[in-house]
Amino acid sequence: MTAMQQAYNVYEDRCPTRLVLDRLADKWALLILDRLEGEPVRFNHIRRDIKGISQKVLAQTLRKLERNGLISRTIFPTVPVTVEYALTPLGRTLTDTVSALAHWAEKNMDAIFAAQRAYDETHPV
Amino acid sequence: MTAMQQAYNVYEDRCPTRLVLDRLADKWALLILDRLEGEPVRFNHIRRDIKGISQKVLAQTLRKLERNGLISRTIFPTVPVTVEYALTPLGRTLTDTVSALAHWAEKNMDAIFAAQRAYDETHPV
DNA sequence: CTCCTTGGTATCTATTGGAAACTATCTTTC
DNA sequence: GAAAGATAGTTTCCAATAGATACCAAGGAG
Repeated sequence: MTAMQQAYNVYEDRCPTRLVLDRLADKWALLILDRLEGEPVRFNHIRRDIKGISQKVLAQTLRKLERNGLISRTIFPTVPVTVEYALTPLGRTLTDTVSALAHWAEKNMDAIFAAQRAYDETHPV
Repeated sequence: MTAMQQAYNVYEDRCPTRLVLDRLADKWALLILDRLEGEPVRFNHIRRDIKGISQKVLAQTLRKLERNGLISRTIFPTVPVTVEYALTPLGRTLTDTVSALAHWAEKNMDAIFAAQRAYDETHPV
């Protein structure tokens, strides 16, 4: 793509890619990004949809994704106030990969659970 | 693909896909999977390559990946003992997606760092 | 005898995650 | 007029996790 792509090494401690992975590779961020495909969604709507996420972690994760430019936050001065979250163009470039991961999990979970059972049988407590 | 694919909802609390994501969506697991593409690698070799990982977390994450059937662990009775980790066929089906994520991070980190700077300027402490 | 290697485990502390309660503002209900 | 309900969070507290460090056993090199 780029004429001169700098050769980053993901494994290096100070590699910027690592800084990006540190911030994005957690399950809540992935689930939220996946959920935001389609129309913008409100805070409590996401909270109700993604079962099991706490308000604190949702707020933290949304803030993190916003800070990294992947989602936008729009406040509507309704009563009560409405806040809509949506994917930015940058965020939209990531969702393909994210849903690929989700679909891989869905497709292979039987194999994974089988592996777990086999492991637990051969590795007693 | 499958004739009858059960309709799982990733956002549901008890969805098996969530259980899979819980186990695999962390940065160390992604880095290790990415590192294992190619030949099998020994414990301390991985540890030296992936800068900043502690022995404890490396051991834990390897055990987790092994339990989930993504990597294999082979012991060679050399002196000192040698332990080789390698991708299983199942693990190999995941590495495409994993490296897609790593490459996305590499490709877009400039945009991400720019977004961070912009956010920090408009959201003072 | 001492140091180095192998692949870990044990211990301790700092950070994070999750559950629940609380805030503030306005509308609707009783 | 008081209470409940919705909005989008913050605060507080406790449990779980992550990270740093030290330690273990077995043997080879010096």
